[in-house]
Amino acid sequence: MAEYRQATVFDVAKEAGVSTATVSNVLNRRDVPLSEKTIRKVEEAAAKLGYRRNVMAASLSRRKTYEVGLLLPGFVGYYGLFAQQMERTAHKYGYHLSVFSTDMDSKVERRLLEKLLERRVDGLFCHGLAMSGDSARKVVNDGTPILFFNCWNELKHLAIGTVNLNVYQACVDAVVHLHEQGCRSFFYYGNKRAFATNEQRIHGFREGLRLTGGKHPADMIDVEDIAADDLAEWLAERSEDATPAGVMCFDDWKAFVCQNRLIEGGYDVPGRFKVVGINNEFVAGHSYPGITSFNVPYEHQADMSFRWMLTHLGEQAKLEAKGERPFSPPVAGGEVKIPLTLVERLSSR
DNA sequence: AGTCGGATAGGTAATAAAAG
DNA sequence: CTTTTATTACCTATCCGACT
Repeated sequence: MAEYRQATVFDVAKEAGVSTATVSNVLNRRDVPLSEKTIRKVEEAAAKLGYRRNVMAASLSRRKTYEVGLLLPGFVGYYGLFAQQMERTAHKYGYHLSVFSTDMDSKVERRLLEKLLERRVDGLFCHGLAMSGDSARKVVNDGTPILFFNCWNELKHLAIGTVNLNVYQACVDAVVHLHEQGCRSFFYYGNKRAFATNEQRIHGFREGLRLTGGKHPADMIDVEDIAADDLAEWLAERSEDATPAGVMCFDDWKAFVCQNRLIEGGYDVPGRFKVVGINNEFVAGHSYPGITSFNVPYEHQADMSFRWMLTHLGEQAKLEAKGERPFSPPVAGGEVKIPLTLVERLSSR
């Protein structure tokens, strides 16, 4: 009884009556000169045997895995959608992507990181909240390049680059937009557990207030400090009936909660309060009133991140040979800011 | 010049051999 | 018998030499 195993280049070579070197050349090195006859023979043999490339052996041979890791805090909302896009982008560039979520637990983070390094990933993409400084330093010292996204702390100096959503500017724009829509008092409904990403929003909120005159009443609340049940009353007490108040929320889910609570409390949205979220998630477009939000260009952010990484890995020549447009990375260690675009809906009109 | 193949590297685990 | 050391299997990509 023959043992069942997948066909190798050796089997294909025997079937086609050529050497393994020729098989390899036909299958993945079309730049070396080969006769049509040989190509046909090898392709027919490979098809007949159901040959499938062994990427482990290939990685061993070329000392490069064409695998990259993506480390996220979790999979909810933006994270999951970004992961989905990164998977597509990785495949587009001929890479395999391993995605892990740390759940903001440093023990989990270290274990998952070790798994990725065991697999000899060529590079790592890390969310600013998903990785500690010690881990980042260790990885970089071991020679695995890291690219951060949505990272606003000093860690980014360890990376080959940082690709950040410009949530700061989005928040500036949010306040300006609310002001243009007639709001004369402003609130930020934040989430301090999100650390730096929350800080960015606060800075943007303050800058927005400054740009709109700096005289309007403004306050901040945090989801940690106030029960949703009390939210509407809290906001009502601190704003006036005469002019609408603007509430800029940490994200669309916070905006969803906020808006529902206001309506539940008998306050008109957008008449009495105008609500803005961030990320333009499903809930923003499908609640009523629709929630004004900021759209995330996932594909752009993923593509920018990948191209930057590939350039660092010395792969840009191969890409340009395949007809990809040239890519010039920003200054080493620099930061790219990806703009978010305002999506106006009924909640702020 | 145009094609093709032999030999080898590459990192680890399983197996074999040798030493204790 | 136990522990250490040496060899081999795994499979592919690539360099360089050989052949027409």
